[in-house]
Amino acid sequence: MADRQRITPRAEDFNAWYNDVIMRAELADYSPVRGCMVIRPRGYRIWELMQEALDGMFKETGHENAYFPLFIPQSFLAKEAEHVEGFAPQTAVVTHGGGKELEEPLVVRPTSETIIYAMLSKWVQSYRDLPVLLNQWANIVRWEMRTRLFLRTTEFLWQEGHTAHATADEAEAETQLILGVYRRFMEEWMAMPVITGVKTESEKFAGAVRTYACEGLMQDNRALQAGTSHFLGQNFARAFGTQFQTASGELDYVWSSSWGVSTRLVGGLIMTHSDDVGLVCPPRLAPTQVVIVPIFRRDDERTRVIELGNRMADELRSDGIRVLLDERDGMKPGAKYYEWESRGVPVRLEVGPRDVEKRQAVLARRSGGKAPVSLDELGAGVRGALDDIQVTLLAAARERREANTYRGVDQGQLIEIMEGPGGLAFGGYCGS
RNA sequence: CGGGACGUAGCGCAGUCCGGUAGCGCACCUGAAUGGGGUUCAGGGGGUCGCGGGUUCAAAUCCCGCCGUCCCGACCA
Repeated sequence: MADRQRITPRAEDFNAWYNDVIMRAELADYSPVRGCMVIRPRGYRIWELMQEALDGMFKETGHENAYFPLFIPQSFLAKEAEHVEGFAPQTAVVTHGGGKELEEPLVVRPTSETIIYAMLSKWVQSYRDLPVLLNQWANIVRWEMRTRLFLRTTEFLWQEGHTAHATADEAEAETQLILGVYRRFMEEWMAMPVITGVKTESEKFAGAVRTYACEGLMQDNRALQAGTSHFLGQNFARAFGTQFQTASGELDYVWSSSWGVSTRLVGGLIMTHSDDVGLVCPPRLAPTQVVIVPIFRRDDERTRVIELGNRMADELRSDGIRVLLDERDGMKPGAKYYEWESRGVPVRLEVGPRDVEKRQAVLARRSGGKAPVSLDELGAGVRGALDDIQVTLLAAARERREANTYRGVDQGQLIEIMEGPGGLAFGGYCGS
């Protein structure tokens, strides 16, 4: 056996395994810039699918997308005391532009509260202007000392929701509404069960009154902070003078929330499901859900098999399934199987001369098991398998969680756990 | 910023201790056969050995300096 590129087994070195899975599945690569990563098409597609699902959920709950600038005047950051203390040490600062030194340095946004509240101060006058329910998809920069692919990079992609309300209760309700949206997304789409709770004082967002978080369980039994939703009180409103006139004619500061999930979710996805063969991707977020591998010997067989493969692909595609026909020549079917498995494609359809005759295909699942499907029931069969895999992955992840196998590190990053098994200790994965 | 490992072909590595023609596997290109779980044979292309100095007849190899990467730690909204 040749020295085939091997994925380090999880049991041997979990971190090496994680990197190997990413490189092997071609999800991302290291960039020439320290701490920054290149997200390759296969990895970016997962993020796009996440975005699609989340964006729909945000819109269903009344939010609108907007976009605020990448640069923030350095003085903005300093207006909220806790905020500047938390973020100033990890900002990138632009001091020159157009060959000249800037009068005021510009911070590359580490988060957008400050610039958004500066704008809301202009836009909000009356209680009738509230609530404001905004979201933006953006990139941000935080100068981290140590980075890891997807989990913590200097620049990363995320969404940040920012809402302003007339009352504390409304803002609090919004904060928890989004926490629920996140939980639903993580469980229904990522098949990643999470525990929700309140972050400790030292772990909360700098400038928030209270931070809620979704924590996922990774296969090395460590928790991963997968999403946060912050109740900001009136902190930013006071700092930026975001006032409105109430129905009774008084002036008050708006109450607000902010919340975000990032490309770290892709890392969480990997660490939740993947195995020593490579990536395991829940069908709903799989860039390719079905790969069709043709098998043939002679040219005439090739013609017939490829033709059938194309028909199958067309049918599935029209059914909304993300399917790919692997026509590459000179590569044996077995080699293709291994490759697509390491890339996390949940379902494989094998089509050979025997199948053409029997009007069927052999459906193989990424996690094992093969069975023939009649062409007449192809769509239903594939759809059923995809749904089943999605459910099975969540159940398996739940089982690990219920087994309470969290690593016994008692750093207690969450206080007041809201759901899930109680009394769990959180050994922070990459902290917060 | 500390500790560890490393830097030789696109990728993974050997060669470094003990200086003497730059090698192996995978990948890639050409041709033929092969094809239901990682094909085989034959031929071929590809290298400032991280960078800069020094020692030497001769440096991937020894000495000095620098740069970079990964892992662990500190940091982590």
